[in-house]
Amino acid sequence: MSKNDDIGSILLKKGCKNTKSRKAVIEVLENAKAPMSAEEIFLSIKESGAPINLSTVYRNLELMEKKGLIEKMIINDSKSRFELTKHGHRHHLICTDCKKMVSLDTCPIEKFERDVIEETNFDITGHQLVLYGICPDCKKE
Amino acid sequence: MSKNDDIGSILLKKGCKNTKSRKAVIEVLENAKAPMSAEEIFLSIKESGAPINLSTVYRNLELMEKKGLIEKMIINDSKSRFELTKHGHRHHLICTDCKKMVSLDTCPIEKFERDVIEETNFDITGHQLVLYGICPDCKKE
DNA sequence: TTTCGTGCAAAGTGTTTGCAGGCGA
DNA sequence: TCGCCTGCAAACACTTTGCACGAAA
Repeated sequence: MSKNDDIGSILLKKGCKNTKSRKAVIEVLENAKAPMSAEEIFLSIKESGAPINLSTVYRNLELMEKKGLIEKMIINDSKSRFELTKHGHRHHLICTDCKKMVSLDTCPIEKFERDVIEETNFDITGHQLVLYGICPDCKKE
Repeated sequence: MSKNDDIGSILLKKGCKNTKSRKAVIEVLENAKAPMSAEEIFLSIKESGAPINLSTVYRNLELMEKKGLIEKMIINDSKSRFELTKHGHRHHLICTDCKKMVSLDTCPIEKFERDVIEETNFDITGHQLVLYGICPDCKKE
C-alpha cells in the first residue's frame, strides 16, 4: 500500500470521496520539502499536466485540514502555507533575503509549554515557531 | 518627558513628521495588552473622537515598522497585528475557542537558536513563537 | 442513482497605491 | 514656504462562495 493509498483510504473512512484532484494535492505535498502555498500546489499540479482549478485546491486543503491530514500556517508573508501532518511536528527557518524556507525537526518547546500551562492555566493544544535569518548563500553576497 | 514624546522624538530624529495620527497610533499601542490589527487600531482612534483614515493607519504602521518602533506579526488569522517593540521581545498564547490573546514575557528560544545556527549555518535574526490552547474561561463551559 | 466534488465567475477580506489638497517644521 | 502627510477611491492579492454540471460510490 503506497503512501497515497494510505491518505486516500483515510479520506474514504471519513466519508470523503477519493478524487483525482485530492490525490494530486496529496502527491504534491508528499514531495514538498517546505510548506507550500495554495497557488504553488495549484501550479505544480497543472505543470504535471492534470487540469485543476484553484478553488478546488483551496476546498481540498480546507477539507484535509479539518480531517487533520495537513497543517495550515501563515509565515513570512500573508499567504497560507500547508504541510502534511504525517511529516511530523516541524518548525521553519526562513531567509529574510531570498525567502528560502527550511524545515527543522527538533522542537525546543515542550518544557516551555509545561511552564506556561502552570503559569496561565491554559490547556496548550499546539504551537508555531518560525525563525528568521540569512542563509549561507545570501551571506556570501 | 512622557512615553509618547519619546517615540515622537525618535520619529523626528529619523526625519518623520510628528503628526496627530501618528501620535494617536502610538498612544493606542502604548495601552494595548495584546498585538492589535490595523482595523482595531483604526476603530480605537475613531472611538476616541479623532477623525482618521484606515489607509493612514496602514501607512503609519508600515513607517514605524521600518523605523523599528513596532513589530508586525501574522498570527491566528490572516490579519497582520502590531505591537510596540519597546514592550520587549514577547511571545503569544491564543485561545483557539474565544480567540483571546495573552502576551508572555519569557522566551525559551535562545539556546535553540544557537543549535540551529551551528546546524544550518544561517545567521538567525529573529523568531516568532505562538502557542495555541484553551483558556481557563473556555475550559469551564 | 444519489450525493458529493468541480469549474467558473463573482464576491469578500485585508492591504496598498495614485492623486490632489492640507498640515507640520 | 516646502515637502511630507492625509483622505478618498480605486486597485490589488488572496481566499471564499453560489450555482449548475460532472464524477465517485
